[in-house]
Amino acid sequence: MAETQEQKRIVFMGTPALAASVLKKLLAWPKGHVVAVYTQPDRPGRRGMKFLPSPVKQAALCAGLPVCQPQNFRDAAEIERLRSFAPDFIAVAAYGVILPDSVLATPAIDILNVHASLLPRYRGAAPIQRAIMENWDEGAETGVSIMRIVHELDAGPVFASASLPILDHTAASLHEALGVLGGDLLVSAMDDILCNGALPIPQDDSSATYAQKLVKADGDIRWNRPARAVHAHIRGVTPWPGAHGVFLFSALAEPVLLQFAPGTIEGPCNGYTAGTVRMDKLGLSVACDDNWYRLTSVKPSGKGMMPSSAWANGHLKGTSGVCGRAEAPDALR
RNA sequence: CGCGGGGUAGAGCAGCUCGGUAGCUCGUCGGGCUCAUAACCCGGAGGCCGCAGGUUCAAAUCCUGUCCCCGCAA
Repeated sequence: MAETQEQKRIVFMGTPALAASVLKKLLAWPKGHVVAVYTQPDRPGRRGMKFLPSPVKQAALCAGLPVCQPQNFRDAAEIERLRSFAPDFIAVAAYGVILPDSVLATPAIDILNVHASLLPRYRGAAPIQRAIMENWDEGAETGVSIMRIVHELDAGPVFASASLPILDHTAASLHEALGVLGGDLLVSAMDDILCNGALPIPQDDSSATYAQKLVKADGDIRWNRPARAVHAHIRGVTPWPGAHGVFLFSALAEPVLLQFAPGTIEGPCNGYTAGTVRMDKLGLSVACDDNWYRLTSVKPSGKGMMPSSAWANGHLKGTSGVCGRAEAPDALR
């Protein structure tokens, strides 16, 4: 290692996989070194419940960095500890903990956030998912922005942003892609600040939109919309909370709740009302407003994902053609 | 010891309450029909019923223990 005294001191804060990708880019940045990593506390719970350390914690431990996991920053001692790291930069990516003004004032140079949207659109908790769900036109894009953290949520001025076509991404795959892109963008933004004294551009608050956190009911799929919209909705809630539908098969007495993975759009479903379910050699298809939507794989509760033809073979026993209806599950809740 | 669901031919399921011949749909293999087929007809192969112990004349089924998978929190 060359002159460490010329390297800027960085405190990193983040939690999920996207943040871990950003952290890895940061570790490779020659002009700075990460002196501490903050991440959310490990989830409590025993055997059945998840309690794995966050992806960021795993990456940090792997790199031999000190890890802090405070519940919040309300305690003055917690602020003191942060100050003791004497950060030049604080870099934040999907940390999930509210940062009070005292934290924002801590770094010598700046406090930056990697946000997974093209700000000012999709401020808030679920920018990736909402961007996929709501933008189902051809050529839709989303992206990632580097901004200064200010008191108001996700409203700080923007240093840089980069866009990415949404294509056929699910929330999971786009999350991964944006993590890599966001890491590169963060590093180049920090270069710009150090070398060129780059200044951020204020957001246009009037065109801001907010991405509400997803809840279970966001996974309820309604079929009376164009197949492209249905497909986008399903991809946006995959893998969590997962796309769900209630199926009423004429061969079965009880309604069935199935989760399903993104499928494929087939030909027009002229004459069939939205929600009609059809069975053929390849499995199940549901009529949307315009086209048939093929469910390639489904997941009954208590089981894993399986081809929809497999599930149908076990439960519908060789029926074919129109065999039932699909509805949104909210009626059951 | 947080709660619940599940492990039965290659895949998906039934059978378990009330022990007594291993069943269904699909796939696969062979044969037939057909101009042809993912269609239809006939036939075959393929199972330590998760693992270990117990009860019994007899266990997929009842009892005990154990391993693995899936939900429940976000």
